[in-house]
Amino acid sequence: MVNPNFMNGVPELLILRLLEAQEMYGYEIVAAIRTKTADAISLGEGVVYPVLHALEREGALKSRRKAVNGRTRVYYTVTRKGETRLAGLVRQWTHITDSVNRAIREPSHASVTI
Amino acid sequence: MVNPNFMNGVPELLILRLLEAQEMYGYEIVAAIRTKTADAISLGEGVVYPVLHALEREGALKSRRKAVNGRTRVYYTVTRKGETRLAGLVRQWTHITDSVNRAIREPSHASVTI
DNA sequence: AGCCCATACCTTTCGGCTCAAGGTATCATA
DNA sequence: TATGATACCTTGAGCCGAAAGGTATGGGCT
Repeated sequence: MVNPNFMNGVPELLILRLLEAQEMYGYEIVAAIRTKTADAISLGEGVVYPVLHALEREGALKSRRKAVNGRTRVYYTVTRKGETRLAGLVRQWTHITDSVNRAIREPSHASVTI
Repeated sequence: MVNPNFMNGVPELLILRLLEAQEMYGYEIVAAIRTKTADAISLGEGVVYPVLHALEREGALKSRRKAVNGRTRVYYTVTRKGETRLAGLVRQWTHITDSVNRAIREPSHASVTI
């Protein structure tokens, strides 16, 4: 497998990045992604919750329950393992988008330099 | 559907961009993407051919058969409709990647400016 | 002549991600 | 008391891309 489904994992990337900055809960993350990207990207709860659970299972996140106004919120924070994973995702994201950008901006190909 | 599967269509984008620069055939496109992106992105024939067929069906490409060294090649060129489609894909790509980049680079959130 | 690799086309199958939609429960408000 | 907002979650379907397999010709090697 050369490209591990080469564009996937962006939700994971965004979520880890948000949680690295501050402890947050699921419903809050959904809203935060919308506002932070000015509605360019809008992930539903059906995307966010499974990602949170998977990341916690892998040990990249840890959670604690907290009651606020009678409602229970599950707050997540990034573990050291999560930081490592985030760094890798960022590097991969940068590498791939740079490559695509170079490919689509290039005038045509290796033009003969005089 | 807010994000029409918001990261898809990159193969389509790359293929249209290559064909905009010059007429090419499938097998050649597969190799070109590998070299142009320095192996960062490597699309197999199982990705490229279906995209070519779909684009032609939609009228974004047109093809002509050409015999070279006894072998038949199917060369593709971009139609006006394809140019329009390409422009849209580039705009969408730029918009989304910029949004993600802004989100992951941002120090934390709206920090209070003094 | 016989064999294998490269070229060149194509399709099928599988897995994974995302989205939409639905399901539960509590609190505030009208 | 009913509706909407908050907050959690799961399920179903759809689509895309990856891998692998399938056909056929030409060139090179032995």
